[in-house]
Amino acid sequence: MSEVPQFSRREREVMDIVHELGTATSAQIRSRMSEPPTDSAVRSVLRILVGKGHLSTGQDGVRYVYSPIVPTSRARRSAMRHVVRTFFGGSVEGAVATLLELEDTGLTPEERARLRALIDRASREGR
Amino acid sequence: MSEVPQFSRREREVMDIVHELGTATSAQIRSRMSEPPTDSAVRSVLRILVGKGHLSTGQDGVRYVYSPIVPTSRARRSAMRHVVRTFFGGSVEGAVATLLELEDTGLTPEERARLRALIDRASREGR
DNA sequence: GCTCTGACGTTGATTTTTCGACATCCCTTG
DNA sequence: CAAGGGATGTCGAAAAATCAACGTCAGAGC
Repeated sequence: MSEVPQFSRREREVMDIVHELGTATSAQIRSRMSEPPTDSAVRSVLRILVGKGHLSTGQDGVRYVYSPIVPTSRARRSAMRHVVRTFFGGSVEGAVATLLELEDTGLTPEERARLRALIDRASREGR
Repeated sequence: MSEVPQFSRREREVMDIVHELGTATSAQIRSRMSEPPTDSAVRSVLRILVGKGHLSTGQDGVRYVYSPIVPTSRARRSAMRHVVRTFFGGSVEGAVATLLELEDTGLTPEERARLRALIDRASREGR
């Protein structure tokens, strides 16, 4: 059914950038790529991704803007699941622990409170 | 300085599998690849990864076993950071929230307790 | 010794990816 | 209208990745 998309190196790089920005122009994407190729090369990849159904195009004035077809909310979960399985042996606790130990978590007291609530809710709902 | 490795599609797939297993033989890796190519094709990729310094080889009896050069503990953090930036706008809270809302978090009461402690400590040290 | 089998490397062909020169289109401005 | 500039698509070449046929080597069992 849902074939896991098999992105090439550049395709993945572009997809990540688009997910990060939500919506992006060719120039924005290019400026964030590592060792940026020509502008036309970037748009070649973009057209391929549109063709494969991974990106959609919209108009923003004169320019095209590209956005992900799979909503970020879904891509998030999928990315997280993959990381948890690959690097944490499926342990959600391990993943959360690593997150909290990243240098610049920048957690505010409010966020901390919300996280506690989330943990409580997760336990109440039997997860 | 730390050059982000630019893995090709198959290279990434293999690296992920090796990280997941910790240590793996060519056959193990092949059996987990999507649309597995020939055995010799798999070992071609492996040799490339060894050459690039991403995998190391060891002997396990007759066979070779491959393991990651970058320790998983480090690769974890790096992968997490990437996901947080790409899909959560850098928000650790958002990432934790998604983790806790995955269907099968399988969190035990003990794990929840430890997570609470972690949150407290993170906020204390992160000010 | 001889063969069989499994593990591995070499090599070169095929396919995919990556890329940019160039043409086209559209808008703006003179 | 004509010229200029930016944004995009076409096309084919160059580079990289992917792959497997084949050859070598070592051990097991006969």
